[in-house]
Amino acid sequence: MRKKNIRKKIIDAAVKLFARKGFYETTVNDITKAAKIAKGTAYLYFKNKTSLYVSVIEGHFVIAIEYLQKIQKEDLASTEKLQRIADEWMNYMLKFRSSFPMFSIENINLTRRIMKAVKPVIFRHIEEMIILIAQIIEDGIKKNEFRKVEPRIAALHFLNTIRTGFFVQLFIPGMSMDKNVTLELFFNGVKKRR
Amino acid sequence: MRKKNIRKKIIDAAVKLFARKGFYETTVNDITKAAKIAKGTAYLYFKNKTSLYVSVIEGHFVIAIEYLQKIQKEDLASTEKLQRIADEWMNYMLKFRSSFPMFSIENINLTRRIMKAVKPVIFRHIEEMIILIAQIIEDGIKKNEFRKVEPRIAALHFLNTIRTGFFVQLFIPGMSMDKNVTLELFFNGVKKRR
Amino acid sequence: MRKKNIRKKIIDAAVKLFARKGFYETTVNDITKAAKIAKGTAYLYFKNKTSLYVSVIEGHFVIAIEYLQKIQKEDLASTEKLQRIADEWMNYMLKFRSSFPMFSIENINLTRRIMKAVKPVIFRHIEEMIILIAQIIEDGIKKNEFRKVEPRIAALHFLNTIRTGFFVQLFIPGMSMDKNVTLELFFNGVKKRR
Amino acid sequence: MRKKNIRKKIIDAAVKLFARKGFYETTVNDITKAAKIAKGTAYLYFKNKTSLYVSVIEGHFVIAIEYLQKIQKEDLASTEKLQRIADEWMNYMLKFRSSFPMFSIENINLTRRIMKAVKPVIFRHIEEMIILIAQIIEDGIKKNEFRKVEPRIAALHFLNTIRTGFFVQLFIPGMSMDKNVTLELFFNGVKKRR
DNA sequence: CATGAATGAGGCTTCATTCAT
DNA sequence: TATGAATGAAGCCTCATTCAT
Repeated sequence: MRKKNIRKKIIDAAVKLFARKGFYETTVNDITKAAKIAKGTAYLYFKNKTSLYVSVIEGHFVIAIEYLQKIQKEDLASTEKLQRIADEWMNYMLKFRSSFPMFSIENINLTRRIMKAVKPVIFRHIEEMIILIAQIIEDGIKKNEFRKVEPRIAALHFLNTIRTGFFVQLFIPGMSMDKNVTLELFFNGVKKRR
Repeated sequence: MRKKNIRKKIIDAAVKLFARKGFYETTVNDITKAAKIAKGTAYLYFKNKTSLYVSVIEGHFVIAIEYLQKIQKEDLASTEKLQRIADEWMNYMLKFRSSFPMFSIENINLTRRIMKAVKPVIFRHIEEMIILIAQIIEDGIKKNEFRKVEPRIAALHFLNTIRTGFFVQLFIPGMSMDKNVTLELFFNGVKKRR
Repeated sequence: MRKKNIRKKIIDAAVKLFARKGFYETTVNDITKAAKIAKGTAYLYFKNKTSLYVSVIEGHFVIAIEYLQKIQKEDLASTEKLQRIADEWMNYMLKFRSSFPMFSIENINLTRRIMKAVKPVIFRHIEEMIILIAQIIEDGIKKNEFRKVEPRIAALHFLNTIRTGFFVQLFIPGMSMDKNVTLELFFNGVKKRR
Repeated sequence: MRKKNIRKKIIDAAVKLFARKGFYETTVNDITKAAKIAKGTAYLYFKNKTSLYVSVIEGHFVIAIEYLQKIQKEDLASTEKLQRIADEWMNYMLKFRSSFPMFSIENINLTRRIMKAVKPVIFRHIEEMIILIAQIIEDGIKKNEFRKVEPRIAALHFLNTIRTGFFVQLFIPGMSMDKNVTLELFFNGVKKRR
């Protein structure tokens, strides 16, 4: 119990700091201070800074994937499912503001040393996510909701669309951060139907 | 003459290294060694590591925007224009491999300290890009090629779509890296037309 | 306990090195090696090299001023007081040999960057010293020991006289380093009495 | 002629900068820029930064000693001679403000590396100065102007007294910077004559 | 002679990690 | 287990000096 608690305290502090300042500018000191524990204690729960980072990232994915699985089981139209997923994640991103690279993969850019540890974990999860979303899309195709698109590519495209919605507020500030506007583009494309 | 050459050598080395290892894990030493110059020399051309980074990023944007402007002037359908832009940039990204954050904005994640220097420069350029693409889209709307979408949001969505195309090869390796597949999703969406 | 000890070890090493080699040629590395601690440890106790320097200087002033205050309280003729102060400080200077700029103000010469940190501290202490010595002199005037001189100027003159005594051994080596000879000049001047 | 000119330009620039910022914080770049010559040029006239510094210091001493010799020859009372010397040097110091360590010897503190080059030069000159002033004082003793003091110690004391006059303005700002007040202390001491 | 671009040694400082308590 | 003082590797940057033009 105790153990769980401290581990959680560390993760919670790390989430916020990594989100705000990124991996490199967040020091272990920052994290342990925010978690109100001693510096060395972090090393009782995590092998090193990188593995703590991986845990943090992984946490996000776990939550995301759990949500995906939950939605998956519900009895909804595929469009509705994707709509809900987008809603949920957009809100989540806003909560962990400052572009926390959750669905974003930009961590790829992190650097080799870190990536060696992060990549396998992240990749596995992203693939999981892609598969789950691809299933929803495939479902939608079967049910005649969607056109015959390549499900996995559409899934990736969906993930990036959520991202777009997030950046809208950054670069088009006037625009009310309406997720639906972006999502609508995902569903209907820009081309005129003839 | 000399001067121009060395500046270019530094930028060229920096582009590759920053792309491969990111800002933090690329050392000035790495860069100058790759550029085959002395460490101090870099500081004759750039105030510090950050400003070198900004220059590198900016260079990409300048090239990108120049291409945009060139395409803009040509006498082509908007769809065709976007198609060409996507082609060009996808190839460019492949050349500078490993997800160099060109159109990607992920630099936002860099961290505050760096961002203070990078943000103003990047933001200006991203806005320029959005405006130029939004014009193409607006054009397409007028010419009845596109639906009545919000041009700037669609522009951002377009940029992210290119990114998607790029990630396809990372996460869906079997998939022939056919840009058109992803782009087609951008144009036509996933929904069935009724 | 630990903490106090290391701080002292650092200061002690720094005193010797700064005295011998001055601020610029003493490296933090030198100091930590002399103190037999790791380089980084110094930064747990001092914000940076300059603040360590300030602490060292300040330490000397604190000792000097404490001595002044102690003498001040004693029941002695002003001449005797000044005599003792001169004795004490001369010995102290000899102990910290090589012209450590203790009473000397030469630090003024240090340079702007450093001085920004050192000046406020040093100035305050020098002023304190001048005031304390000026009081002794004023006392001496009241008690008819001294002529009616401007006490603060005489105080400064006194401080410089001690310095002179110190330099005697450097430039007039034959001369037995008799503090009294110089001090006698301070008391009686060079002019013949008529 | 040309050569002389450039050498002079360098020295002139160096004097000002060394006086203001000290040896370490004055860069060769600073000096050559102030002298409006190329960086490398300085090395055609001076072996290195240290030897330039020595030349600058030496320049001051040469001027000082020339003045001493000139005064020496004049037909004046010793008191008057010392008075004039003090006047001249005080003005000189004010001109080269910020406590340029001219008569001051504080350079002793400079550091070993530098001192190896500076010491012999400085010492020789300081000794010259002491001898010349000691002669004046000896003269004064013979002519019954001065008491029977040790001339060389009095000479050193005299040099330090000038310094005192200079610091008066730094630490006792209200005090009109009257050199005579301090000098009077040198002549008459502080003790009451009985 | 003069230039100033280039060099690279070396300094200060940060910070992930360890370890004695 | 928990602590946090101590470590020391490694990074950024400056600047005296050199050398090709």
